[in-house]
Amino acid sequence: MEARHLRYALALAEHRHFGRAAAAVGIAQPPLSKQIAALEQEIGARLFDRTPGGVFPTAAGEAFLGRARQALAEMAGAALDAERAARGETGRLRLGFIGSALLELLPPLLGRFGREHPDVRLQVHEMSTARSAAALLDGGLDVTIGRGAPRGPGAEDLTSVTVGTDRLVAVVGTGHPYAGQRSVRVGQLRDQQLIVAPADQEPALRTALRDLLGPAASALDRAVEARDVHTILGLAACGIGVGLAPACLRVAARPDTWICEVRPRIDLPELVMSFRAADRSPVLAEFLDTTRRQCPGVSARLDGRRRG
Amino acid sequence: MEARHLRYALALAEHRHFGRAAAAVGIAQPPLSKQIAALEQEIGARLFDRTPGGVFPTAAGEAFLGRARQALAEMAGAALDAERAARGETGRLRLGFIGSALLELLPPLLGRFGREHPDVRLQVHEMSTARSAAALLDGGLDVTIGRGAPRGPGAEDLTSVTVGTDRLVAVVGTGHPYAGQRSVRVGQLRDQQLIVAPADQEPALRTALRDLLGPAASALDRAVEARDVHTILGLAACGIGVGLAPACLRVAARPDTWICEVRPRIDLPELVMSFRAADRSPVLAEFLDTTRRQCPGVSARLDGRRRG
DNA sequence: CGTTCCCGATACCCCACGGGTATGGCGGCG
DNA sequence: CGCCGCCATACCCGTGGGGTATCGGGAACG
Repeated sequence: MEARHLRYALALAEHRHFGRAAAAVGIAQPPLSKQIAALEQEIGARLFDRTPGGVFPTAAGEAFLGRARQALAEMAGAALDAERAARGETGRLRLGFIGSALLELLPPLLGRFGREHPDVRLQVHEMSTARSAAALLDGGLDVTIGRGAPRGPGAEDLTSVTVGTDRLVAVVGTGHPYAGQRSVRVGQLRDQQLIVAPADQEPALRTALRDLLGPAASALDRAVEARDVHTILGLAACGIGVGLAPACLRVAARPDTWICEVRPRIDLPELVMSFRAADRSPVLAEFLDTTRRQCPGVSARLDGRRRG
Repeated sequence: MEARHLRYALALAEHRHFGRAAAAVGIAQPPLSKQIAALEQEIGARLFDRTPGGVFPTAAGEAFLGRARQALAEMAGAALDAERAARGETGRLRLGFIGSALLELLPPLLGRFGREHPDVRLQVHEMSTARSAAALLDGGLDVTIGRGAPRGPGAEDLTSVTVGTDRLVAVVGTGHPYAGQRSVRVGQLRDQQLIVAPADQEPALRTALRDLLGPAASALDRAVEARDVHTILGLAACGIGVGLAPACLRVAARPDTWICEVRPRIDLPELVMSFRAADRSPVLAEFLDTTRRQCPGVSARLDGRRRG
């Protein structure tokens, strides 16, 4: 049985007339008679009563036609769904990101993507750069936002683009001696209790800090580790010490904290978006496209990618 | 798009290999490649990724395959439903019957039919012979059981067969003078208050009574009319008068009533099953078949009917 | 680094079948 | 009784689905 038989039977049921039904499906009447006869032969039951008053479905015909309509609708739907999936209008995008991306980058980006792709299921997971890179490689995520491009085994299968840069700032509680200062010098950090992201979770950040803090780097060895910027802010507010974080945490500033620039200026590892280089998912392509339009300057580095 | 494309795509998704999928659907590998390519062309999207490691569905392919499975299942279901409907295994049977048929005829007949055709929706309506005949003619019923074959306009389009015969009995309350008598003579009914079915609802019954009661027929003109045997029984129990009903009402006898044979014996119009002669519904055919097997003696009169 | 193997795509051929035209059979209606 | 409308049958044709042979390319060996 072929879809053609269903289309013909439905047309016949609708027009109750072989000639008009044939015209409706764009063939002549004799072929329609043959096809209907073949269908009835295959089913093993008469589907239509040919009476002088017209052609009417039998009980078997009624039963058949109902499901035939469903079947054709499913076929049309299958094609439609495939098209939409191919255009990236439907599907799933699993995004892993570090918490600080929620401060400036993600709100406009995810908002725009969600508006432009309402039928894509967005699955977002806040996690460290290290964990998101691992999840990306084992297929658990489709795209990640972390600090610094992923390193280590498998990293060559990933493509990464910079989606943001940030300088380092220091955050202290309002009771801290540095509170009220516009800036603090790197050297002043040497004897402070530092609060930073965990070394194993944000390796690029830690490496950069160690390189850039100079003589103050030794303070990192006795630093308190906090998994996200809000915890760093909270601990700093407690007066425990000096938090080191990207400047974008200003948007999450609390009244019981004070934020100082660090002199000389220290540029942190870039905020990086990564995905599997071999991933031809249209949803991913759409997401990258939205990213390109949302983040000026990313365009050039993404344009080399072939669109699926 | 044809069903063939769906079958091929599903086979390819299952085997992840053009050669084996082609073998599975019984064709050679090159035609399968062509058909898949044509399908992808029509959809406008690549459905499968041909990698050295095997053939895998793309996101669009996954979306397509899910619905394709549904579509093929619907098609198979359509054929199956049609077959079952053609065999009379599914469908609907609307039966109109007079209340007295529930006493002896219908319990075993409907029980058997229900067991043998569990997926047929039985819609039963107790109604008078006159109303059921009208409903049969205007298509509101498929088969009726009444007393006496339908008469009047349209009756020639109906086929009727006798499915039971009954004699007349008289029913009285236990306080009535006749209570305790084995039988009552027709002549004794002349001066009694009779309780009978309405003349307009059971015309054959009334005509027969008028013909057969002889000199007692005049009592019919002042008879109390009751729509069903239970009402006749109840009114008789009240001592209002003498109920006249088919002998089968014995199975519904109440302790406060007494039933007398009528002498000489009066045979009532036969219990008749009717249906539209042009009705080729398989469910009806099955019902008639069950009736034939359930009611010995009906066979001969039904055997002339061509089965749908 | 060449050889071999495997797999999908391409090229080309054929015939089965879907669809066309012409016509027959038949019931309804004027 | 003859005409007409409608579906079935008969017969022909062209397309396209499916066949075989072969190519191209990537992976896995020695």
